[in-house]
Order: sequence, then structure tokens, then C-alpha cells
Amino acid sequence: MDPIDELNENLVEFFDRMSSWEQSVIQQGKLNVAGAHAIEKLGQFGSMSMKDLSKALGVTTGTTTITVDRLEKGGYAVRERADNDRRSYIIRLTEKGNDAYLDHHRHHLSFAKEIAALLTDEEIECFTAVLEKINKEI
Amino acid sequence: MDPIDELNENLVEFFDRMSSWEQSVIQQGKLNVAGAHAIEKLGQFGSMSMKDLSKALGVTTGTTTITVDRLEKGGYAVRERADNDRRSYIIRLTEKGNDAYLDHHRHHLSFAKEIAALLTDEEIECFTAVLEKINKEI
DNA sequence: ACACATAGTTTGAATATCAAACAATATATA
DNA sequence: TATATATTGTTTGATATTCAAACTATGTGT
Repeated sequence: MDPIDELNENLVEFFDRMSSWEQSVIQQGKLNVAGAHAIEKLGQFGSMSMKDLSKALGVTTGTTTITVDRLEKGGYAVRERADNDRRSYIIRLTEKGNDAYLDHHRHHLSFAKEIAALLTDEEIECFTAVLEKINKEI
Repeated sequence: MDPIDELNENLVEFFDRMSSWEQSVIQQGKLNVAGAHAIEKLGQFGSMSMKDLSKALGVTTGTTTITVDRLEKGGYAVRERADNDRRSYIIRLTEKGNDAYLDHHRHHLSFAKEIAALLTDEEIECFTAVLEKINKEI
């Protein structure tokens, strides 16, 4: 079989499995999908404006307004006035929000651990190196 | 840095990039997300019943009814009566539906090709083998 | 000042999804 | 056979998600 075809099939299946896994993890928690994604971005990249958060999430600012409203009501995040621009807010995770992020992060880590357990040290090294290469260049 | 952390970070980023890529590919076409996913399953696994399609997609049969209605209206798929069970339909891709599947498949292939171009033969082999291993066991 | 641009919110509409009720058919049991 | 139960797919009513466009408030450039 063509190596490209083989790579493709495995990629597609892997992506499918990761999607299912991600969704099931989110559904275990109290957050909706949009909120969980927002918390992930805020946890990963730190506090940011509505606009930047929208861009990071790939949705309109209108949608982000709703998402952040919900996060605020749930006590996961707060809007803080930006120093330099009075139109703008900086969205910051609260302690509860950060806990939710860390919890999600722990899930990811245990997923990575589960994968690593299947592989030899050499395979882990190669797999990580390849992913890093792809992430850098695509 | 801990190899697990490193693996995790690269996995998360890779998944994120694949999600964006997938979404942008779908939005280029005329199908909505649900329809595109349904076509992907039907193309990959062949004609199947509403129930099986629902299971493959991870949604209720009610949702699948709507999705398949739309595919039929768009000329991408047809419901055919099952021989053995008169309650049941077999959902089959039309030629147009199959073209849409092949087109999507081509996008995937070119994505895989793009990735392969970044890697040495050895890396391709290792990456594919690791993905296969993970897919089998997770 | 004045026009134009930008950040975020609101609004109205379209779409997606689910759970539950339902109709038609199949299967099992008495 | 007759009757109860299960299953397949559809419909319905409710809720959630998202977008585009209009809008408010503020910033920037001429």
C-alpha cells in the first residue's frame, strides 16, 4: 500500500478518536463546549481581549460575548477593563477557572501518558519529534 | 523537560491544527458540518442504516433524520428500503455524494502528502507505525 | 473638529441537537 | 395464533449555538 495512503488513513482515524475523546472529557465536566474551549485558550495563552479570544477560538466577537457571559456567571472568568483602551476588556480566569483549566490539562496529560505507555522510548521520541516538526511548519 | 509533557504539548497543538484545517476544508464546500461528516462515514464504511449512521456519527437518530433529509434534498444521498426489514432504510451516496466524498478524501490525501514532504522516509514510517499502534489500542 | 476605524454588545434569524412521544414493523412468548 | 414487547425511523417541542448586521462607545488620523 502507498505510504501516503497509509499515513492518511491512520491520521484520519487518529483525529476521529481524539475528537471523541475530547468531547467525552468535556461532557464529563460542567462546562459547555464553547466555554471549555475558551478556558483552554485562556489557560494556555493567558488573559487576553475579547477580540484576541475570538480569533483564538475561530468565532465572531458576538459569539465570544455569549461565551464569556456564561463563564462569568459560572465564576470561571472575569472581564477586566484594559488599561490603555477603554473599549476593551481583558478576560482573566478566576481561581475556579484556572482549576478547570488544570483539570482539563491533567486529562490531557493522562491521555499522553496512556499513549506513551503503548510505545517504546524510541517511538515516543520519534513521535514527539515528528509532531513538533509538523506543528512548526504547517 | 519531561517527555510526557513534551508529547502532550505537541499532541494538543497538533490536534488544534487538524481541527482548524478540517473546519476550513468543510467550509470551502457546500455542505454543512453534519452533512460532511455523514458523507465521510458513508464513503468510508459504505451504505448503512439510519441507526448505524447515527451511531457512527455519535448523534441521535432524530438528528440523523434531519441530516439525511438535507443530503437527499441536496442530491448527495438516497434512502433505500432495506430488503429484510421494512422499518429500515439503507442510506446510500449518490454519484454526487460520492464525488463529494472523493473530493474530501483528496483534501485529506494532500494534507498527508504535505506532512510527508516534511519528513524523512524513516520518520514517515515511524509516525505511521505509531499512529497505527495508538489507533489499535486506544 | 470631523470622518473613519475598532472593541465589544445586542438583536434577529438560521441551524443543530436532544429527549420524548409516536407510527410502523419485527420478535418473542404464551 | 394472539398478545406483549422491542426496535427503526420520524416528528415535535424545547434549548443551545452561531452568525451577520446594526449599534454604542471609544480611539485614531487628517
